[in-house]
Amino acid sequence: MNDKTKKLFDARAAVLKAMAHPTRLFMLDQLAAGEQCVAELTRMVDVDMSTVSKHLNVLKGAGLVDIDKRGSQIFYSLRTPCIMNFFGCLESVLEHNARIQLAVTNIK
Amino acid sequence: MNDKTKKLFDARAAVLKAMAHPTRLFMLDQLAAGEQCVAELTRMVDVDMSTVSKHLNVLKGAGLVDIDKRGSQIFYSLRTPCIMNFFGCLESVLEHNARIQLAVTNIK
DNA sequence: TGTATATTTGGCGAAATGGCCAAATAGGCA
DNA sequence: TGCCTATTTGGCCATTTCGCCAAATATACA
Repeated sequence: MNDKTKKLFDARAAVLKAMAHPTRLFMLDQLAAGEQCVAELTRMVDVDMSTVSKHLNVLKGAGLVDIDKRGSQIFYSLRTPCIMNFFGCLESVLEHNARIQLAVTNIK
Repeated sequence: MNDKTKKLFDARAAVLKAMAHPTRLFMLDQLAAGEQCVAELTRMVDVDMSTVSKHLNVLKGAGLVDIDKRGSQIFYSLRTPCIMNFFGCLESVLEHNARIQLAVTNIK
C-alpha cells in the first residue's frame, strides 16, 4: 500500500470512526430531522452533557456536523445528509447476521 | 432513548466500528474486487500476518465477510458488497473537509 | 454588577484497541 | 511419520476511548 493510498484510507477510516459509536450515530440520526441544541440531544441520550459535548466535538472534527451559535445555545446540524443513506446497507448486514444467528440457534 | 432503540444503534455502530480502521477498510476495498487469502492480503498491507488475521476476524464478527477454506488456505470474501457504496459519500465529506482546510490556510 | 442557564474543558480511571512476537493449530505432501 | 506452508491464538505493552465529576467559559437578563 503506497503512501497516497494509505492517506486516503486513513481519512476515510477517520470519518467512519467518528460515526462508529452508538450515541454519536443516534445523534446523527436525530440531526437528520433537523438541527438540535446540546441540551436537547442530552435529554435524548441519557449520558452526561459533558459527554454529549465531547461526542459532538468528535463529529465536528470529522466534518460531519456544522454548528450555529445563537444566544447562549449552540445548534448542531448535519453537514452531509447522504451519510444517512448508509443505514439501509447497515440494516442488510444486520439482517443477514440475524438470520445466521437464528440458523445457529436452531441447530443447537 | 428506549431499550429497543439503544440495541438497534449498538448493532449499527458495531458494524461501522468494524469498518472504521484504515487496514480493515483497505482490505474490504480489495475484497470488493474478489476473494483473497490471508497471505495475499498481508502482502498488500504491510503489517504482521497475525495482525491481518485478527483484523479479518473483526470483519467476520461484524458479518462483513465470509470465509471459504480450501486446502491449507482460507479465502475471505465480501458478504454485502453494498458496503462499498458508502465510499462515495465518505468522499464528499472528505472533499468538504479539504475545502474548509484550504480556506483556513488561506486566511492565515 | 450578580445570577442563572448553556456549553465546553480538564482530569481521572476503567476498558478496549492495535501492534508485535512466539507458540499453537491445521493441511498437504514426501 | 516428519516437514513445510498457511493461519490463528495468547501474551504483552503502549495508546486511545469513554464515562463521570468538577471547574471554567460564555451568554442572557435582572
